Amino acid sequence: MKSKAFVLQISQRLKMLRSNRGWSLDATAKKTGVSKAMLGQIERGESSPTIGTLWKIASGFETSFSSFLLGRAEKKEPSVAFPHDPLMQIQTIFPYSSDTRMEVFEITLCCDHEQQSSPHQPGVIEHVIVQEGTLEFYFDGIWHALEQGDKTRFFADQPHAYKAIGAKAVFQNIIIYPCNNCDFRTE
Amino acid sequence: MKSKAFVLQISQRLKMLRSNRGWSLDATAKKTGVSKAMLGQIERGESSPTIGTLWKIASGFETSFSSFLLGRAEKKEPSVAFPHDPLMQIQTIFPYSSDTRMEVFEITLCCDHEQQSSPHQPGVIEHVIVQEGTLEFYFDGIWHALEQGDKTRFFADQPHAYKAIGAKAVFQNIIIYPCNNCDFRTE
DNA sequence: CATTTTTGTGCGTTATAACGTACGATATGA
DNA sequence: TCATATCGTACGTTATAACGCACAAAAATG
Repeated sequence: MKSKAFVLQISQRLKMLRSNRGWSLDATAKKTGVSKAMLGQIERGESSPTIGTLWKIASGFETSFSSFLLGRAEKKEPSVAFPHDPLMQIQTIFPYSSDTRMEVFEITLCCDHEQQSSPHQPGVIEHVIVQEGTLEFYFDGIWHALEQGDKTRFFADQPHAYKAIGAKAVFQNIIIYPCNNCDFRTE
Repeated sequence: MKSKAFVLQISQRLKMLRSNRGWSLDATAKKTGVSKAMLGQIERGESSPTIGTLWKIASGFETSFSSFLLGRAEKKEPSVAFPHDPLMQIQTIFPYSSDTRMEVFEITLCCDHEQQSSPHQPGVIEHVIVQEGTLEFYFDGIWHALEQGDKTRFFADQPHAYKAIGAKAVFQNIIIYPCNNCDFRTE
């Protein structure tokens, strides 16, 4: 079951928090109000704590409840697949995560290389920050020139393209996907 | 605000999820694998569920675990107000927008200047990308050293701070605010 | 209406989270 | 060396989370 991986996650998180601060189980018990026996069991993955006790633990460490949920696995991770291209290097800064619905790339274009991009799904918003060189950027039917430090924002559910003007252009690409978690009545 | 308010939060969240989808306790029990008696007690705030069962419930609803932990929707537009400080320059790359729930800053710290930041609302996630110099970055109770090109991601509903190590440090700060409109009925 | 189905809650039992304490291990000091 | 902490784990007890079942009220069906 997945819940097994979950208690393991919390176990590791607690162990790291405690070792980082050099707290003993006794000290942690005093700080959090949770008995040291229970803390030990949670660290060893022998217990699945109540949200109440997990709250006490997070409060005692003066950290957030949600920090215990880092790296949880979720389904339907949209990943943007880019074709292999020696003239275009793409570095993933932050991969897509369902809790942010965002992904960040750093894209390097060379030698007047032009990169076409087909429209994304409706509601997707792209951000471009030019970090080096000069970039030409096509959307809304025309080409826009962007110098270093320039930035722009546009709805990506339309055809758009990037093109380096000089020998090299580097820009950051932040993509925000719409929240489709909204509830629907099943009937 | 203690764990008392927390179980109330989960209670309301579960009630809303279930009513939105028109599921009965029996149907929910089948979907989640949690007995309907337990589901009823959780809805009435009479029980503080285990993280294992909360995980089952979230999975049954095909929603995220953290969606149970986010605070109620506040209509306040998140705007980060920084005091004028000659040792810290903040440039707004992309201001907050409600359609992306994101804002981007470029922050320049000088001369070992330290910038404290109080916890944000639950669910806020910050991203840091070091662009120049060396940055020390405090969260989870310890200082983390980040070199140029390093990046990190953390839940911002906890105390955190930035500090430049050398004469100057520049980093990009991407802040994502949680989507409170989805799955939440504010009435 | 009466009857069947559905929905939520109450009850008794079991599983286990949580506690307090005691014990063996590893240090640290006189 | 013996003593004295300190640390983590093991054990017995208590509190409660979680289950299955039965029941009463409401809805739906005839």
